[in-house]
Amino acid sequence: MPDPDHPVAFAPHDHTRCAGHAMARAEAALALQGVRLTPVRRRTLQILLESHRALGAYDVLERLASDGYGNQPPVAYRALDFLEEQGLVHRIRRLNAFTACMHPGEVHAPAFLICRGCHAVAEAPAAAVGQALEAAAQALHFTIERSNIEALGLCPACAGTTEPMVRGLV
Amino acid sequence: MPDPDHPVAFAPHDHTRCAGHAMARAEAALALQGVRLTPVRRRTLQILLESHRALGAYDVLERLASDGYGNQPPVAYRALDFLEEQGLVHRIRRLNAFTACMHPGEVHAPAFLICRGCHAVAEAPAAAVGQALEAAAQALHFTIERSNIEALGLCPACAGTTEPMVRGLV
DNA sequence: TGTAAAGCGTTACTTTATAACATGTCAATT
DNA sequence: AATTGACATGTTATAAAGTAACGCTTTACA
Repeated sequence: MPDPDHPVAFAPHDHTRCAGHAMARAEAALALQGVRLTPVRRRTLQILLESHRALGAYDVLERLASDGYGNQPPVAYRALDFLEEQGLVHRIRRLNAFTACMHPGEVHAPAFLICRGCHAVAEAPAAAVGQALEAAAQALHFTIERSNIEALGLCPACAGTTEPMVRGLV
Repeated sequence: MPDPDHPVAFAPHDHTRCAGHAMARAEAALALQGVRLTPVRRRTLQILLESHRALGAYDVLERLASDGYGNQPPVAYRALDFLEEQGLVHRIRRLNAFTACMHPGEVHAPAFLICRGCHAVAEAPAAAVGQALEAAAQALHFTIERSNIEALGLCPACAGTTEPMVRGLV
């Protein structure tokens, strides 16, 4: 039973609702922290919420600039870094890119599944992965502070076709 | 019971033996594949084997250049990319850097533990992590081709001191 | 020994990211 | 309402990381 507020990136869903829900949760999370969702930050988050893909800082910057915000790299990096610190955006290291968090405000240990066909990025629930990683670290008496777990491969749609389904997927 | 051929990066060990073993295994693995360990490639691997740290491509390049090899970025990237394809070097995406594989020729699903104190990088056995990740992907019908699992934190030595123990650790 | 493939060195360039500083905005206090 | 101090934004400039493309050299092997 799919939860309309937490759809999987790879599966068709009401994306307007999906993005709206994420934005609402993000606003709530920021208010709770007593930090400000300024226009640049809000717009940055909106841009990332438009699709289940990861965007490079310069892609975001281009969008921001065309909306009348500053057009120098720090403008984008500052907004992205802020949102990442607040847990509203995840950095996909493999892609040097950023993607909106689909579970803002919730405790979660995400693993990212990156489709090399359509470039969709799904945030998979990965509590078990996190626990296994924690166990592996403990065996070496290592204290984990932050971690990134990413997998590259093919989403269900792209695995089934010769040509990847780049178009149409939010 | 510590295995002298597979020491943990964080623990003191006979590093000459550790590196020598890794180089020998690497040579065997390459011979098996019928590919060539040219002087630049060999030297690149040696450089990475000198310490349990990750080096940026430009750090490696500097070393190669001072040894009389070419001093342009592609020289380092080609050697590093080759070694990574052959499974002799791992790329640490969080650091934009490369580290020598400690288990060349063996099937292994490594997780990398990166100490932010001394910058040591340990390759933790993580079969369970890999399995959990595979399970999380299967739940979304995603096919994993490659993955990277990295954790940032403190190694046992650095966790126990105010000042990180940067010096002396191989 | 000719030749095709692989490797190396170089030039030039693109992409990604940050340091540093000036300007502007906001909200809490006098 | 004016002051102030912290936070946020815009800008210049530069650093760091990574790649495309070309020509020469070496190697494997027919």
